[in-house]
Amino acid sequence: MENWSVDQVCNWLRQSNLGELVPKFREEEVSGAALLALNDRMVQQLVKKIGHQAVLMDLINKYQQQKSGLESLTYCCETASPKYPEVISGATDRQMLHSTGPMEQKKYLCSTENEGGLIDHRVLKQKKNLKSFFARYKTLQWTSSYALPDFPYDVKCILAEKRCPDHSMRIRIIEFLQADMTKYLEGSLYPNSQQYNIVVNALLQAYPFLDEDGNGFLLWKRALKDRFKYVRRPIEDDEQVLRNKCKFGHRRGQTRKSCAENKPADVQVQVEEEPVHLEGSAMDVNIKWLKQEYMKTQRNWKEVDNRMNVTIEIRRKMISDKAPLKDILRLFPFLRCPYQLFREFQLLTHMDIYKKTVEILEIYSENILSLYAVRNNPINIMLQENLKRHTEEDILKYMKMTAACLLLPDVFGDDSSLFVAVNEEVKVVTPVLEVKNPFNVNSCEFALYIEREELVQLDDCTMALAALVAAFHVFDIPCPKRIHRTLNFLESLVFEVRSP
DNA sequence: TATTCTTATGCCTCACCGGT
DNA sequence: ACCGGTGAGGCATAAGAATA
Repeated sequence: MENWSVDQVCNWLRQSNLGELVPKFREEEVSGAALLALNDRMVQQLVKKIGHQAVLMDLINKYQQQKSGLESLTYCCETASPKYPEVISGATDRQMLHSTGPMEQKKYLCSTENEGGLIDHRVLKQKKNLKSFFARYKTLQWTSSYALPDFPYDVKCILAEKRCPDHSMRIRIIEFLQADMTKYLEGSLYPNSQQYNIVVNALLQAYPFLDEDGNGFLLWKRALKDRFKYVRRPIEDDEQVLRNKCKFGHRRGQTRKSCAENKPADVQVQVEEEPVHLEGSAMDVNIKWLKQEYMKTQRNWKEVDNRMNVTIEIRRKMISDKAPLKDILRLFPFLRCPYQLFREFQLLTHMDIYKKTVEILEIYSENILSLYAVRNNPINIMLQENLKRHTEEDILKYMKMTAACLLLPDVFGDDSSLFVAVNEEVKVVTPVLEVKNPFNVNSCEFALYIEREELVQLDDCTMALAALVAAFHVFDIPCPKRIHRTLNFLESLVFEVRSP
């Protein structure tokens, strides 16, 4: 970012949904270096809308945090760990730990990128060694060195005016403190009472007007605890949360109406864990093994294949019984891997969906792009602009295939929002692709969504298209009418119903 | 703009646990 | 046994988002 030209900054603004700011930034010749040097005052002069100011400051802060995270971790790794406590103290310590997030995430993204870019969030916990070291040190320092986080810009404005925040602003503050404490505690969602006290004290000392009626301490502490509770509530894969739910959540001898309703729910959870579809303990063992293997970073793929083969009947039964997708994925998380999704498709149809998709796009992309129906389509225009910037044949071919893939529904007069969401949020529940920056080789992202949840990230458009077609089959999801012709076309080629 | 739906919060009670 | 602290679930409701 430091070396960006004004044009690059403008592109970045557009990608960040801040396109409105481009003329002003161009006029003021804001380069990447200038962007990073902006302070609050400059931003206020440069950007009219408070919302845009907040977003911009947030993006810049995030970038700087990420950068400092990279630097401090590199530094840390280079210097001997035992020296660490002497090296850091107070704010430096805090900043350092604070910034481990993005770096750690980056490291984890790289190291767990397997089966074609799949990001397995469950392995995150196993990647915490360095973070844990910092966290232990942090916990030791907790009592003496907690400093309030740098609040988002809109919160800062309210606090600077010494105004008592309204409801939504209180929530923003609490939300931010909770996130900060969680980071501080290395992901733990159970601060102790002293830690709550320290944080609330720090808040009220810094902003005494937040304690307007003298009862602020208890209210803020309660709000913070409730926020943690709310965050913990839906968690199902954290040992400590589950242990506490078990310990406190189930009330013996409870007479309340709610309790009576609670008990069958508990039973149901158990049934889900050991579903009725399971026939015998052998299947149970296989499912357990698959779930455990999925948590690992180094997986035994041969054995995964074997065990997925022998459990296919259970999946088919669950799918035909219309079991919720999340239940199926909980038992068979490997269906989140592109390779396993394609394998499943192959087991069902004896067709190599990926290979077929590559062939289809290779054969048809030029034809699709030359059709009158898509000539003035924004995606085609975007493609033409991007083609000018590259000369390498492979990249040009890749871009054309990507564009052809994205334009397919338009070719058939279908509703493209049921097929792909380009640089926007997924809005439909049926399988759909989410694509970001499709023609930017370095920053393009492809993901398959079902029921508005990301199922799997994919390397490129071909893989994404294959995954989309496979998802309809594998999960037996009826094809929406308004995308019927496009999928029919693809399937007819995949199954070679008619010659291309 | 009014209404409906969803999400998140605040406060309550209950159960558990360690200290006295 | 009692007390204080804690976390969980429940429920009413505020706030925000989506829809007609």
